[in-house]
Parts: sequence; structure tokens; C-alpha cells
Amino acid sequence: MTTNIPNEALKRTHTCGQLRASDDAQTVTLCGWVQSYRDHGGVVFIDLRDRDGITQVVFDPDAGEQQHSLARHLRDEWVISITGVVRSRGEDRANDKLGTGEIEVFSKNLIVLNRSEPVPFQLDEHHTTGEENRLKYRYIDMRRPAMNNALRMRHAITKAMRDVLDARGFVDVETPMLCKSTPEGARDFLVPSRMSRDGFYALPQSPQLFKQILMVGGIDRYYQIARCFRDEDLRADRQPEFTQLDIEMSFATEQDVMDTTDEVLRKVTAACDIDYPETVAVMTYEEAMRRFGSDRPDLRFGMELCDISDLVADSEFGVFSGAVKNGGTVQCIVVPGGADMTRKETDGLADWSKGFGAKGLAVTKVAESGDAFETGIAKFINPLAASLIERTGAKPGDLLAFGADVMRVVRRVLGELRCKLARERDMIDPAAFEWLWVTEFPMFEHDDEAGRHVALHHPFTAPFAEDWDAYQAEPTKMRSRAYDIICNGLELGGGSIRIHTPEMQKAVFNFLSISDEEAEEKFAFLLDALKYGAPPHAGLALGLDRVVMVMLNLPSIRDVIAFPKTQKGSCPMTAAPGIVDEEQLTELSLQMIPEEGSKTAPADKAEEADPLAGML
RNA sequence: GGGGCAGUAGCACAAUUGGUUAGCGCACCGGCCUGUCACGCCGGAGGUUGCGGGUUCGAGUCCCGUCUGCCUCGCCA
Repeated sequence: MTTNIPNEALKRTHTCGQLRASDDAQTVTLCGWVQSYRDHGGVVFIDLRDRDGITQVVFDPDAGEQQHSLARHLRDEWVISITGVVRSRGEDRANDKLGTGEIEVFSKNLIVLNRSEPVPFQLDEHHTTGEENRLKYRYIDMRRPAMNNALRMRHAITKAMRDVLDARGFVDVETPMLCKSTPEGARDFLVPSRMSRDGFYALPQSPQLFKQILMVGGIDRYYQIARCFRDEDLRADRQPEFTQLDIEMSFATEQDVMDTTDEVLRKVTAACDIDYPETVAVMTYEEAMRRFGSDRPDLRFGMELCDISDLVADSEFGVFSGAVKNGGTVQCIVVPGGADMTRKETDGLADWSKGFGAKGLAVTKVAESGDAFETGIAKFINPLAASLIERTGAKPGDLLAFGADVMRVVRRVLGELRCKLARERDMIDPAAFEWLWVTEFPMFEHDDEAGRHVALHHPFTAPFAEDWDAYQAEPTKMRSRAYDIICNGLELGGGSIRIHTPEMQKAVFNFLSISDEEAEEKFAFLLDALKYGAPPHAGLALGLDRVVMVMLNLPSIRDVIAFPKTQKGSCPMTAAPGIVDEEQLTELSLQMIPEEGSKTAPADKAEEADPLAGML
């Protein structure tokens, strides 16, 4: 049945989404999958689907007994070719749910190209299945228009990126996948090799150092759609392997990189029929943290943080005055109409806030009168009602949620809270796209656990010269020349002006407690390169998966990746990662270490549970 | 590593307080049907209730453990 397919059967004249009434009486050949069959005993209808749409095909007994009986055997997802004549369906028989609904194809020649066993899940829009199943049978899932479209749009987006960068003289250069493990940053995926008994490659977390070295090499303008690898726990927007649009430019300022990125994103959004602002708002890290409690604020809604520390410093309410006295802060957000929340709901928020390090979450509601609070902590703060309501602009029926703690915790909790409430209370326009550049990040952050400073962006980011001179003794006050592009509260990309002198690079390493010796051992190639005429350079990387996810308004990057991994990093389709032969390990000079407290324990326990086990 | 939700036929779901032979729809198989479009009608087959233990006269249901998937905190320069 599947052998000897005539070549003509594969010569499609149209896709299944193309034909219209104006094609009436044409002879056409279509190929595709059977989406549904409706056998009336006499006439048989088939919905034929390909990447482009669905066309109804009709088989009539009059067209020949052999053909008709073959048509009656068709089942879901069989692959067929039909040649036939387009017939206008007329007003009464048209199907306005289909783009091709005004016509049908009267089949003259049906050829079964391949049969299909009943598929593990149904493909029409009325059925769904779990994600694990979709990943295991990804080739079936991909036939769904939504999934098919996501991959097509991903292509349209990468093409738009390439077009812009090509027009601006950027050169696509490939960088190695087998790299050297470097300290700092995420956990590396390591790759052993037969050729080296004790050496390991690492898969690149990003092509960062290679692209900088390309600048030293005079490439001037580089881009790459690069696969990156990080062995960290996964999320809806994080995969162990992901893709970046990686860009680097010589002799460039922040503005040059941001302009280039804006133009890339303008073309990308245009490809997705989405507007991009003439000029994207720019906000410093400090302002973003102060107003939104986040370095990637979502500007689709308000509820900005309001600092009331000065108003409550002398309050009788010890939780507030105490926080201020201990050098902390008291801030709040106003939830419009939030007075409709129940005690149970606000208690739930307090519990939730503990997950971000808060001790709790105080709330109160603005009374109808508009000049007093009721419920929650009202009785403690009503003496300050007038000044608090004036400061916050709260209206009757609003809810105030307070954080009182050290600055870091208060901003984090209220910043997360405003996003959570906006989401849950339908305060977000699903069609809105709010873009923002965040700049002037801190250069260093103190890692209390490790007892040292770590780079907020990465250790190759240049500080502002004036900060470098001013804050040698207080490195956390230094700002870096880094910038992030934010859309709807999601970090889509980031970059920086790079350090281009070996002296500065070593000095920054020293702040990170990387000694000259260690720097020499781990980063000799970079330090060497910087010695030999490295031009000033800057760049940025966009998270391609996230860009596509945001453009298509999807909840997970797994929906825009052809073959993604599960949260534990496995692939249900190929069953990777898999066990390898002892022989392969030996060849690599590797040995498995048995798991600690391994599986013998439960078996012992089971025996103990049955006192007769040993006696029978 | 921590917290949360879920797992019943190929798929999606139901099963009262722990109580008869675990049900329904789609898909599948057989039959009927010449204008359907998620076609319809008649009949049939299909189950280790994720896995392992426990409580009980009796467990899909309760308890413990475990596996898998998803969300999340930590982590992710």
C-alpha cells in the first residue's frame, strides 16, 4: 500500500488552507493528514489537514467502487494524497469555520501514502492531553496548529533578527560548544573526553568570552543565535539548554547597543503584528527597585511601592516604628478595590509572603468615609489615617498591604505582591506590551553565604569610572555599565560595556576574591587577549525562547521549543539522559559512585514488617 | 534541598461516609446510513485506579513511603 507511490501524488498544487470559491472547477492535488472522517455509507467526507489549514474532501460512490471503498477505510492521521476537482459548496453547504469552507475537493484519485495506528491523543481542538504525553509524542503534538504556528513564528522572529543585523553589518560567527569550565556563574555541564584522561570540557553557559575575543580579533560587529547550557533547576521560563541572540560591538556605547537592540525588537514585533515604542523608557536600577521593588518591573499596571517610613517612625504600632528604628523601612502598596478581599484571602497573602523572607503582611482597608481604616491593623494606624491616605492616594474600598522589614525584604515582598495581585485580580491587559530599559545596576553584591562579593551581571562588565574611583572602599555602591531590556516584567535580555584592559579586569577579579594566580589560571586567554590591543566593546544577549514566548503570549518557553526537557531535565521522547555502558565509562576513565543510602534499606524494612518471612 | 498541586481504559474525566461486577464521552473493532463538517444510529472490546507497604471484614477513596509531571522558594555571573 505504501510502496510505488507515483511521483504525481506528491506534486501538490496547493496547501490545505489555500483553496477558495474562485478556484472552482480546477483540478488540484493535496497531501496531508486525515483529521476526521464522516462515512455516510454512500458519500464519505474527509477533513484533510496540513500545516496551512483544513480542506474538506468528498468521495462519491460514482467516482469508482475501488476508490470509494478505500476512502471508507481511512482513519485519523493517515497520510494521503488526493487529486480531484474543486467544487464551490454554495451558500447552504459552506462551512464558515474553515478558511476553505466555501469549497470542497471532489476526489478522483486517492492514494494512501502511509497508515497510522490510533494516535495516543486526539489532535482536534476539542481535546487536550498532559504535557508529558505531548513531549513523548512531540511529532504528533507538532501537527496541532498552535504548536506548528509557534515554531513557524520562532523562525519568523529569528529571520527578522538576522535581517536587521545583517543590514547593519553584523557577522554571524560560530563559537565552540566544547569549552573550558570557568568559575563564577551557573553550574556547568561537563563533557569528558577519551582523549584526555583527567580533563573535562564544559558546555558554554554563553559565548561571552569568545565574543569579546572576536572583538579583539577585529570582527567589529558579531552576532550569533547561540545555544547555551546551564545545569540549574528549571522553571517555566528556564531550560537546561536555551538559545540566545548574542551580539557584540566594538567602539560602541550603551546607546549604540540599545539602539541596535531596539531596532532588532522593532522588526521582531512587527513580524508578530505587535507595536514597538518609538523610544523605549529607560529607568535606573535604583528607581526600579524604589518604585516597583524589582529590577524588572512590570509596567502594565500601577500599585507602586509607597515609602511611609517617615510617617510611622514614631507610631505606637511597634511593628512599624520598630522596623524604622532598626534601620529598616515601612512601605505599602494600594490595591484598588482590594477591600473585597476576605480575611482568609489576606491571611493567605501573609503566609505566601513568608516565602520571600517576610515575617508577615499587614493589611487594612479604607473605610467608605475615605478618611479612616477598618479591619486588619486599622486600630494601630488610624491615628495616622489622614497622612497615610494623603501619601498613598488610597480611595474608599482600597486595600493597603504593608511591609515592614529591612529594605531588601520589603521591596521583594511588595514587588512580588503587586505582580501576584495584578495577575489574580485581572488588572493586566492581555494585549499590552510594556517595554523598559533598566540601567546602572550595582556592580557587586555581597554574598553572605560565600562571604565575598559577586558580580551582579558578570565579571567582565565595566564599572562607571567615577564610581570606580569613589567607592574603592565600598564596592557595593559602584554602579556597572550594564543594561537589561524588560518586557511585561520579564527580563528578555541584558548586556554591558565590557572591561577592555587587563589592569581593570584583574582589579575586578580581585574584588570578587579571585586572586591574580587564579585569574591567570582560569582566564589567561582573556587577560592575554586584552593585552594586545583590545578595542572598547559592548554587547548584549536576548533570550530567544523568552522573546518568542512573550510575542506569542504563551505561559512557558517549552511551548516555543521543538524538543524541550521536563522540569527534571529529561526528554520523554528519547528518554535522555540515559545510562551508558560500563565500557564507555572506562574509555573515559570514569566510574559511577553508588548513591548514598541506596535502595537496600526499604527491602530490609519490608522483611522486618513480616515476622513470618524467614520461617516459611 | 524545601513548599504546593496532580496521577483511574489510548485520551479527557466520574465514582456519595471506606461498601455490589470501577462508570461516561472521544478514540478503537463489527454492522447500518448519499450532504456531513466534533455526522448520526446499533452492537462490541478495552482497567495491576503510577508503584510499594500499612490500617480495615472491605481501600480508587484513609495513612506512610516512593516514582513521574507541573507551579514555586533556594539556585540560575
